[in-house]
Amino acid sequence: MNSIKKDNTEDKILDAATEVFLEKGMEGSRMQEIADSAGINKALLHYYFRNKEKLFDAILSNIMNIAFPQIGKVLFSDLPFTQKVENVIDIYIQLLLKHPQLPSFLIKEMNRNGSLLFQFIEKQQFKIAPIIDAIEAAMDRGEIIKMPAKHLIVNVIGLCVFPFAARPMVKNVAYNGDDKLLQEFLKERKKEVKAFVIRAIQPQ
Amino acid sequence: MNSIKKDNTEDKILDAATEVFLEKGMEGSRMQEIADSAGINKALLHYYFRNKEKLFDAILSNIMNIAFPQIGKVLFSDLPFTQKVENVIDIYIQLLLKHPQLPSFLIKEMNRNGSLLFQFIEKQQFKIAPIIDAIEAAMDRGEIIKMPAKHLIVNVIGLCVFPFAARPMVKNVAYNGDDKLLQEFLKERKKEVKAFVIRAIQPQ
DNA sequence: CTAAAATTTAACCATATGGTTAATCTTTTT
DNA sequence: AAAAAGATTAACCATATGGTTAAATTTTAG
Repeated sequence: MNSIKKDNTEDKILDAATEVFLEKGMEGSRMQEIADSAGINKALLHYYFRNKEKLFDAILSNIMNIAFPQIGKVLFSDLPFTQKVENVIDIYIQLLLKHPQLPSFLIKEMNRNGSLLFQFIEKQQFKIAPIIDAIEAAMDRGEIIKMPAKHLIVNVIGLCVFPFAARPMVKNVAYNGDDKLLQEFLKERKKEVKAFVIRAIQPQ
Repeated sequence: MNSIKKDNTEDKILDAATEVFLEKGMEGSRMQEIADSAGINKALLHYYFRNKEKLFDAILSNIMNIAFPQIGKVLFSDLPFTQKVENVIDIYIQLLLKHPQLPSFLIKEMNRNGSLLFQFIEKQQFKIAPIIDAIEAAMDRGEIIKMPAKHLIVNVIGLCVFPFAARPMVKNVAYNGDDKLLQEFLKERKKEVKAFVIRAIQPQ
């Protein structure tokens, strides 16, 4: 092959697997479908990745890198706290507009027995302590109203994530199955969530 | 049998199936496990319910009756709108404390291909239009700030539901796996969500 | 070019799972 | 009591699925 990036079979597998796993989760995905989707034979999957778990494991870091973007950067900048919150919401919802299946995948996976998800989070050494510290500092400075920091975090994430996790419900119940209207709604979330949160945390 | 309520096999099956399906979803549940859990033979399942789908279908109304309680009562009473919102949040989180698996089950199920969930919602004739009308009326009366009613609905439901759907994540990341602390956190949600929402919707 | 290494495939295997059947036991009806 | 209907079970079946193997093909190294 003379192409610089040789048509890497392993990458084709990883891409296909990421897509299938994201949509159907570990249990709902079939090795055959991943093989088909990658345009290869099923046995080749087991040649590159011994088994389904190993493949899923390999994929998971892909997905986690999508799901936990470097929000830290925003959070530990010099901006006023409310500005930071707005930026985090913007970034997060932008990400979810690009990968709408992410929330339902993660919820499915974290509720599955023997999920490897938390081993990954540990590996990534993700800690909330500094985030909580930053929030409490902003409260002490009077930039935002006082409330339990963990509830604030869960509120913001929930407001961003929930409508994507419950997409089919929103689509059906609120928009009679109209996909375009759903899409519009999800795009509006950035503006609406920001306004909602700011109103809820700004001092009187 | 001389007992008034004869030890109904069908009910034993329905109870066991509800429990198993709630925890593992349609795809994750095994007919064998349901049979074992009901203390009967697997073939007896197929005697009472021809197949897995029929059984799941029978169970689903159970679950939907849990999930969509008569919030309408609260919503169309005479109370001030903010009071109604507080009551809805109280009722909903109380319900979720009792059935914490509900959100992840519904999210799993609504994202599954060929889910029967929406046929049920249609059958129940659940409509949001009157809820939206009530919200917009309250806005017009100046009881709460103006914002798109659908976003408000999604916000309130999301704030209630999300931490239950993402329970394992909250437990692990926020509380190092401590179940008692998680439980405390979830109980606090009532108070915190109410305060958060009220601050976000009350006129200045 | 040739041999070894890497890649790819078709065919196969074991197991799990939803589902069926035919026989057995129990209850109800006559 | 006998017959009919209903409930329950063990054994079995077909299929799907994750996984393996051995052979064939292609690529790389000497």
